Amino acid sequence: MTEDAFLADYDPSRYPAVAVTVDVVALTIRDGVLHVLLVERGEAPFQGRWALPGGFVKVGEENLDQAAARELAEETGLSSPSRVHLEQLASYGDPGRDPRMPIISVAYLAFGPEMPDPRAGSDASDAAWVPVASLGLTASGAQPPGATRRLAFDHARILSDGLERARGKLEYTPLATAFLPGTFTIPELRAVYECVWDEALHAGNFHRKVLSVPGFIEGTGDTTASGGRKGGPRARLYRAGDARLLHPALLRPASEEDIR
Amino acid sequence: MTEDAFLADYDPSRYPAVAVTVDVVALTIRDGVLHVLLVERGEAPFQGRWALPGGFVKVGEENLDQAAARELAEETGLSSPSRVHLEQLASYGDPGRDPRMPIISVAYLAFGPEMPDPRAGSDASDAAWVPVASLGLTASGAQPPGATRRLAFDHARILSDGLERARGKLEYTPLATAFLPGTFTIPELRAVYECVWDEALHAGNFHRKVLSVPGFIEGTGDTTASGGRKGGPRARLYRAGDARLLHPALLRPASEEDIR
DNA sequence: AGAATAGTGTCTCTAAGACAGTATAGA
DNA sequence: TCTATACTGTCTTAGAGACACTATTCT
Repeated sequence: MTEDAFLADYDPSRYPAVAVTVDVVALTIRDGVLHVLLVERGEAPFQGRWALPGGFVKVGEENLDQAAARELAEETGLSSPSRVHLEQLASYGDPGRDPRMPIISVAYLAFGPEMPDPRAGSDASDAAWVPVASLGLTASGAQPPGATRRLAFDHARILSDGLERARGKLEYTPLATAFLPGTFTIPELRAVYECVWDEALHAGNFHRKVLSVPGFIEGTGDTTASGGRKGGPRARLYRAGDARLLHPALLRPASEEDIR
Repeated sequence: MTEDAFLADYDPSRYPAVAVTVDVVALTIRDGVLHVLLVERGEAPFQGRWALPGGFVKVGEENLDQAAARELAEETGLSSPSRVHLEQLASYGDPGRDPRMPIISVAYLAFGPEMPDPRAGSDASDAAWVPVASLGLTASGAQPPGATRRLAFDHARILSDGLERARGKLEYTPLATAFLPGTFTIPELRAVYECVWDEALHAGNFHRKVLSVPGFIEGTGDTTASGGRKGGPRARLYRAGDARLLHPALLRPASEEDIR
């Protein structure tokens, strides 16, 4: 049988089919605090609980990246080709993760500069940027039962994986700049690292270090119009450089527990 | 509407469905050369071309990890709970990647010690460990038209992504030991790094470095029964330690092209 | 004036890499 | 005996972190 004949004869219904969704872990920084975009579910299952924005992939029409970009744009109201970084995170397919039917979810991770408040989509009664710390996530991706906003499905686990990926990405890629506008100061860049890593960094050493990494940032020649809120000189302005990887990397101090 | 009522009323056919497969990039080292497990396709499409082992997920019965372990076991004939490392790689869902119908493929990456020759599965006319270098993959995941074994679907891209992931994993995790039997020598461990990274390493410095990383390897007190093939003293034997991450990491020398 | 901050200088310590050297095995 | 190899010693250099210090801005 030729391949053409085979295709003409083909019956897709012979194969098991599943619904596939994309879910987006969209992170941004507001007022120096890491936030994630969540939607409040207006329908069962998990009605009234909060979930990652997402939806069904338009099979045959779009690829996974496009589906994720579409979902993110629908929730944030942002036009897609903005300065947002979007990358695939992982896929989740445990039986029973959705009580309705088997669903495979391809999760994406997005970083963006401070964005406007989202508008609620069709299937969400509300949508908001929520401080990640307010969700009380544990390292294993669990969420205590008493949390004010409890996440639906296995989204606490997905968010936890996304946060861990984000922390790692800041070490060896210049993606911290994706959280900032087109020009920024080194103290602003340091604030990104501090709130994603949740660790205080030494200002002087950080300053010297980011300048020493080739292609990380490049100066614009300008400075901020005024000093900081509590005083201090005007800071020089920088934009993102052309490096795709940081070398040497900015490693966060590893604790003994992380290693074993 | 209560959640129970909703579920009773639910009609899954309202949602778009896709077939979901798992494909496994299984790597091992034979005679000092990195090999990947491939199957020759016995059916259209891509009949006679080589592909990564994989198959449809048994929806509702197994999760993605279990599906990948099952497919790998079916192809290699190995019982699952062996010393093989298996982790999710990424998902691929471009429209048209399978000419029959839309298919989302969740790719997995496996490392294992030298394994027996595979047996052909039901839908494969042949299966074999193939030297990765013989496929002529380019960095972008393309394959030259004149290659002796041309890969089906987008499997050249998936394999390329898997190789890049493997190279990175050796830097900051102790997974190089997954390519070796339960006890091994430091020169054997070095050979793993050299053939995955495709770079010669300095024997003396490598030796000192792996011993200095806490929890990477631990001595057994024994040595090999005889020296090397071309002479030299007996090497001490080690087993994998309890570290999950290497700190400090074993970084491969970064070239300027990788960074920009 | 006082406090906070941007940015630089300097010192110490760790770790990577280059290289040399010794001991032990096979041919 | 000759060669290859396991393993160790030593030197140099890069880079991370601690600390100090100056200059600039806000209150």
